[in-house]
Amino acid sequence: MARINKYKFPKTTIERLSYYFRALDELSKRGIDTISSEALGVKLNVKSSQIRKDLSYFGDFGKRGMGYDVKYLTKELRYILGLDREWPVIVMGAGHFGIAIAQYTMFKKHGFNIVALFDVSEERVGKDVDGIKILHLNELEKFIGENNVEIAIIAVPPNAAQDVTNLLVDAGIKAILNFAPVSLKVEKDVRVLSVDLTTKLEALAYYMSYTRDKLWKVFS
Amino acid sequence: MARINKYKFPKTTIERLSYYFRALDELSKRGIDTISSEALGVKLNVKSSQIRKDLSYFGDFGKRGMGYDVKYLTKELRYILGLDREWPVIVMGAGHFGIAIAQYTMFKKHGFNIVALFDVSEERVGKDVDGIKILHLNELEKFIGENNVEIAIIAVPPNAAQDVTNLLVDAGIKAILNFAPVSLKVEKDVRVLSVDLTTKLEALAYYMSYTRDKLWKVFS
DNA sequence: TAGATTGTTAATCGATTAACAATC
DNA sequence: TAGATTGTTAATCGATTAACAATC
Repeated sequence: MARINKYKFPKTTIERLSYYFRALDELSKRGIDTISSEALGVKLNVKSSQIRKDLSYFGDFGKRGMGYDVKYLTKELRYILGLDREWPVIVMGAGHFGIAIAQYTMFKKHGFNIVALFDVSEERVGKDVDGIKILHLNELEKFIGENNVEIAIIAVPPNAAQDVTNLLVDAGIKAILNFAPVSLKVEKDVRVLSVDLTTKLEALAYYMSYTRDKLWKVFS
Repeated sequence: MARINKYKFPKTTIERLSYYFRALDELSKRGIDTISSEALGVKLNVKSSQIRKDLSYFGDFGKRGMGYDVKYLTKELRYILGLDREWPVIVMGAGHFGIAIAQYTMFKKHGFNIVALFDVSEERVGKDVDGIKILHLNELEKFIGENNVEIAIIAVPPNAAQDVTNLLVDAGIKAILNFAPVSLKVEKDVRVLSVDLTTKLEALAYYMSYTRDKLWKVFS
């Protein structure tokens, strides 16, 4: 059983659990019912001790000598990750990126339902994307209240991102996935994860420059 | 001057340099010509010693007692990050996501030019997105060779990602930004950075579950 | 029982931060 | 010169990995 009240763990653990969950879910569908940390590690390119340690923060899920029951561990991970329910999610900004996110099928598959997009452009407001309405920003607070939305995705231009964030926080949003290339300031109990696409490309460009000029040792 | 042949540094340093660069570039445009690591740190929410350490891997850019010359440091960082040139980039997959990426204006602004999209769907091939052509996958090798493309972005469905990766590697691509939620295997000298959007949302869902049930200590 | 594999401890590795001598 | 701020060293903190006793 998932254990209560265990102590701190690395920030990277949760994202790995998400990987484990996906792999196990797939194994489960393929009819495989037991797997060792060693075998799972080979499949995912992760050390077996890493897997065992990550799991150990949440409970004892395996059987010594036997490995892990795939169905059981999948169920426990689903619970731990909060995927045993559906999450309504809103997208701020109905530009190309916001629309692509609204249409991203993987999200729905994992229980994240995009329930509305928000924008301020006359042109966009009122339209819909695969049945998801584009609403005006001034309907935000009402919508969040009525639909119990706790998670928002920000896909607006950088200069609007902080303002939109403030509106979200005031309206009661608890978690934000931010795609705008700015570092957002929020109250203590709101969680923000930022994904900066340009920075990722720049890291690759750095690597290419390195290859080009043989100047620096790099990346581990 | 940017220093030659310094030793290993944390994997996180390059992404931070990218942040510093962006902030400095902006300061430079605002006409500010000197800044201390302390002031920059406050602005970016980073410790001043972190900034000085990150920079120290590449050279001595500051003046004791004075801080850093904004224009000069910007120029050096641009060089270090390989942003003193333009990079042709291709996008694999012309679905919603691939198209959104092709239209993402931030990329061009930082010197990354999307020069083509690739797909296999009859329906998509031949069309264009803001003047960027959608080509058939069988033109990949020829295109890469003729246009000296070294960076590719993967925006295809998960089950196609590894195959596409293999084609890219065979065609001579050196760096890949991967949006498919799978862990890609590549030859040693090809650099892959993966961004898994679902995993990010799942990390947020975990946090919300924690809030909901008060079960676990979390996130530092 | 013998073999396999867990969960956990301890060792290692890596990254951040504080502190300060060097120096503009 | 006196004050400010760098670049760097050393201390701290955090994450990964190896090793192994516990046990199925």
